[in-house]
Amino acid sequence: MTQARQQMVCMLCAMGPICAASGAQSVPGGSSDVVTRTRQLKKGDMLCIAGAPQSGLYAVRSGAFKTSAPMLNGAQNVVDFLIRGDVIGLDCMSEAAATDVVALTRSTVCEIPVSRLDVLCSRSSAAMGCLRTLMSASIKRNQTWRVALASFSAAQKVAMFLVDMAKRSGTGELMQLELALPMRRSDIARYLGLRDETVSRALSALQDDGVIAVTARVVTILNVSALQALTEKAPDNSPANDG
Amino acid sequence: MTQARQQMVCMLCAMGPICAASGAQSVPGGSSDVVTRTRQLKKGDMLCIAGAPQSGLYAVRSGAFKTSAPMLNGAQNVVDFLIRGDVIGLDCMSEAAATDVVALTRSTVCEIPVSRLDVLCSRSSAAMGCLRTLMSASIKRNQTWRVALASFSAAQKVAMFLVDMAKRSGTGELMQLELALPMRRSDIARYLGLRDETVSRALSALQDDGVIAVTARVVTILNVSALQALTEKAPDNSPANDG
DNA sequence: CGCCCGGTTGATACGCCTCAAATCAAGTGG
DNA sequence: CCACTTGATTTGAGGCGTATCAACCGGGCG
Repeated sequence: MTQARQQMVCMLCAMGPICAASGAQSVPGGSSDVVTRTRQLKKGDMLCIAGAPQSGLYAVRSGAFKTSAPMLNGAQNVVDFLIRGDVIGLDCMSEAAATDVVALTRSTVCEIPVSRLDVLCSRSSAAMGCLRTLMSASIKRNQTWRVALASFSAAQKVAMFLVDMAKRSGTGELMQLELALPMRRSDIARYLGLRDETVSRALSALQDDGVIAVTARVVTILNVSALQALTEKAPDNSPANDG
Repeated sequence: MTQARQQMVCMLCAMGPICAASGAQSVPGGSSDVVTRTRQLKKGDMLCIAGAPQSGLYAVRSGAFKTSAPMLNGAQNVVDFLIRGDVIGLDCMSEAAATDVVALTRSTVCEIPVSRLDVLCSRSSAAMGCLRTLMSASIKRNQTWRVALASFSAAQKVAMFLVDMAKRSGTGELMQLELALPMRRSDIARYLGLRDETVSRALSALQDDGVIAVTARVVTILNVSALQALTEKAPDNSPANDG
């Protein structure tokens, strides 16, 4: 990997500012003091196992992961998808891993022990602020999804999923029009609290309406505003209350 | 408020360790360097308004709050309930408030500016770790609820809500058997992504089964294990997958 | 080729929402 | 203390949306 390529990857990473604060240099295979090493994973490899001791974060340099929570009856619920630039493990800092983390494709991650992070944050208020912003944003994102999953219809959930993935795949705004989804339909279904068939039907309906085009796991967004409109429409019309 | 009472309140607060690290003394009306002041709110008062500048956290000393997200069409979705000991604002540190925050009862809060927190965290690694643990726990809690709201049945959601409130009202384990819910049925419904009638029916069903006793807004848990069993049962029987 | 896996499509059942009305709780004024 | 109002909660009857069960399709692979 060239130095230029390396820098570009790190600029897109949520940990970028932290690595930069840590005397970051573009060293192939490890970009700063906070990153102890990088790991390569192939499709299906587990990065974390729920319940196992966990003492660090992972920044996704390439590839994609899904996190799933083993429920008490053995069923697996998909908790989140992590793609390039995302940070894994914010939900279990200084604790045992809360979820299983599985690579959906060949992937590479930067390993960041909490101990290194501690040292850096105590020295650099910028790094501390960055980490806090990262966690704060994660809380907000989780809340947004919680509300959506609780009250949206199946079609709205699927639309929101596509918009979310498209935004995150790009640089924040919805510019990515051709989405290569790394996960199966059943993963999307479990993430959204739906059945495989319902996800499939919702995608087909969006395709019939000319909003998207579906080819296996590649979804092309044809009508951005229509897709976003779906995510902004409320299923009910009840007024606000403040008792 | 006596000094002893004051200390007890702070011991139950999630911010307790942080305030303690900040040369905490039991000063009525403000317990440490990080708390600039306390605020009194009566039922219906707004503590925060979504979109308004927000530069701090609030620790709930007494009373209860609900946070609600104004959706783009004007509808209000209840995002969370905050009770004694909870911290408000973790989702919008150094940002505009993400949600409206309304007092459900007469309440008091400790105001903690981010600037004070910054100073403290840069001096005390214990405080930094405490804040991080707090945010990490919040992320995990949000994830748990997200999964539950996406895949649980109405009865399971209501059961989980009761168990969650009971645990949080007590000291962590489920010991609180008589719950005085500060919110209306419609708030619970919006929080769980259900209709008022469905919540009402679920509560009635639980009462008919002898699991709880309902008297207006007071719920008495008669059969703890039965209630918890509901929250652990999965609505489907699909096997785990790791592709 | 035959098999399995992921994905799509169709018919039916069930759960929750919807609309409507009854019941209950808490004020308010006579 | 009672008639009345207002808001919150409960209960009932019926429709819609999603789950369920089943069949079918296409691609990768032994």
